[in-house]
Amino acid sequence: MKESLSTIAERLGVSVTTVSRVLSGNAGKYRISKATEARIRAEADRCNYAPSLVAQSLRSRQTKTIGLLTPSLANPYFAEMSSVIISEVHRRGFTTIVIDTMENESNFNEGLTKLVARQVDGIIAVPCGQDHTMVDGVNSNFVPVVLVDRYYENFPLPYVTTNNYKGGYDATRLLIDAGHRSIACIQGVRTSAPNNERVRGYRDAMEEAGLKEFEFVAGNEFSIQNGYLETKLLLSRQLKPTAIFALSNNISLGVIKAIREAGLRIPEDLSLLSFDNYTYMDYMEPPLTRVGQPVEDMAILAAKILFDRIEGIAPGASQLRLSPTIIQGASVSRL
Amino acid sequence: MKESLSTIAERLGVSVTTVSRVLSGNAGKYRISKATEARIRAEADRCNYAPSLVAQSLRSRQTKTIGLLTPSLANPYFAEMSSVIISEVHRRGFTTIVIDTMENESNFNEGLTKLVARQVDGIIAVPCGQDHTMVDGVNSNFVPVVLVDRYYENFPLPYVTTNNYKGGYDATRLLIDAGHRSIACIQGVRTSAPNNERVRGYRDAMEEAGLKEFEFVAGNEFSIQNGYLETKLLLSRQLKPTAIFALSNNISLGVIKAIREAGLRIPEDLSLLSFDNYTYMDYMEPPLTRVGQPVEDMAILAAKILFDRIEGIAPGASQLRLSPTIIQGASVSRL
DNA sequence: TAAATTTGCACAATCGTTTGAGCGTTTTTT
DNA sequence: AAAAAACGCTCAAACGATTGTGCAAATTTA
Repeated sequence: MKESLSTIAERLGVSVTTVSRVLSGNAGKYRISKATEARIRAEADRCNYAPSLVAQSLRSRQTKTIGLLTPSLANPYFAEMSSVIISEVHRRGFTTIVIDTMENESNFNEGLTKLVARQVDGIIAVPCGQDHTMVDGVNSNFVPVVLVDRYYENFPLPYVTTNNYKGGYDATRLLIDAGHRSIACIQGVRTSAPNNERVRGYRDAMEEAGLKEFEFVAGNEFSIQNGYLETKLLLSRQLKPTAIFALSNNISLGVIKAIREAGLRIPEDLSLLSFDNYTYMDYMEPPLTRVGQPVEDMAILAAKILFDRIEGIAPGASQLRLSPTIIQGASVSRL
Repeated sequence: MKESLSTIAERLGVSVTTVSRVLSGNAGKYRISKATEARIRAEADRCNYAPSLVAQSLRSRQTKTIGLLTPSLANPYFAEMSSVIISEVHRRGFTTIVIDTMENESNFNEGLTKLVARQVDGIIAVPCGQDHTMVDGVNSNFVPVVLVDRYYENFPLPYVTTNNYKGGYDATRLLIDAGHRSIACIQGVRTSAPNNERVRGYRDAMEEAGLKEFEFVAGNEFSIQNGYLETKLLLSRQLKPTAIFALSNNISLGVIKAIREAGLRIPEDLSLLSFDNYTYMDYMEPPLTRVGQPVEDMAILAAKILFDRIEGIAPGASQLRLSPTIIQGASVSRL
């Protein structure tokens, strides 16, 4: 059923070595005669031979595989990122093993272990949690790791991320410039560096505008539910904000749901500015004004850095922040 | 750096065999003494040994890996499906290699070849194109394949799909019951069985209601662009439809774009009914009325059928159609 | 014609694991 | 005390590919 070098060698009455040398294109280098080469090639074609990547991997200690650890393929942000990474990996003749960590630190570490056991040649990861001992161990002892989106602050692991501070700052400025003063911010996971950078951008913009007293940050998850619940609380406060800055796509959906339930309209009664870009946001009611991350560029760069490391090329800078872009919708009103 | 059975064996002065038997839990079966077992376990723990899955795969002819061929992770429908499949595969202690075929038949076939070369234990695939010789060859000669979403008509490859005929029929009935007569249908890829079943459902419902003269089917791709262009054409015809039945999520986005450009409103001027369900559709303007496919169930079932085959359990029925569900939005008006 | 060179290929080890068979040594049985 | 059984472990082959070395036979050189 399955052909191997030895089945071909036997049928042709030559050695496995010779077959291997011909089929791996080293016939010339080892002085295999044209005649023998032709016979071997013909037979390999006929029986549709394909080398076993498993055996090659064992021998060469290279699996031609990279691992991708992502928090959730169900989130369009990560799905798009994964899609680009997979195609970049494919372009280089490698394949991708995808592990969905479900935003869970122990799943993440388990996934890392699994990838190491499979001897992948490199790993691209969106980390979960703040403990970097495991990833760092893998990166320095076994296989190169490059982080995307999230990273560990003040820690020398290569990463590619959005300039989240700028995103947070610019977004908040946009709201302030539109006349808003009471701007609430609903955040995601507090152990996430991007989240904290966004918050820092928000705070700096507020303080710069002398709006420190209006600062308000709540929430703890990048989920629809978190956005929903925090908005519910927000709307029951004495001092209602005139604008909400939601730090992710999912959070925004929750915010919208709560606002609608309260019978309020966006942006007439309350303005909303979201992080993350997604086609569907143009079709929403109203189309969302948002801070888009350069997902594609980030994915491409992460792949490039990883493959440079795999090939032993010392990368230049390897902690990169790419600028976000503000995309105008109609969810922010001028006061 | 990397530990192996032999490094441990050498340090302990025992044979590789013994170490292997202890660590694979066969110490008892092969009468290894408690003392030796303890020594080996301790040393393995100490040096953090993990067996090489590559070597195990070579020896056991099992890679504990399944391949997933999907047309596009950027499409939320397939992203969600992939997410569920990956987690089902993970649950069984396997990992998933994901290949994005970009809706391209030759990418699909190339992907198949690659998965076979990697000796995956099984494949879950959303096929592209109508030529099944390659997939069939793989399925009957190398590794079990299960199709999801799309399939080949009258061909004995196992698949799990939506009852697309019912989806098309029910959706069209819903429009007819709401008083629509001129209902246009914008389809996707014409070589796709699900597409054709949806169209058949549409046609049957139209004919049953005596609306054969209003039947109109156009389009050829599951893309935003196709939805957009076909709607542009549709709106320039003499007899404008009062409702559009779009056969996928992406097509619907294009339809909406074109309708908005024409300055028309949904559903006041034109009703829209979409195939596929997605959280974002609830937040759109207006929320879409749609035919939701049981994505999660399909994914779970496909995984189950595949693993049954891998374990040699003869599956019962293996060509399954699951019922779709209509989800009420506000994009269909009563005439 | 003998020596040197080139040609054409095969041997055997290796990657890390698994597994049937085997072989001394100790313990039990008779 | 001799035979049988149990114990505790090792040998070596195998999975499928790669690769340095080696060895005849054919060809060229001197």
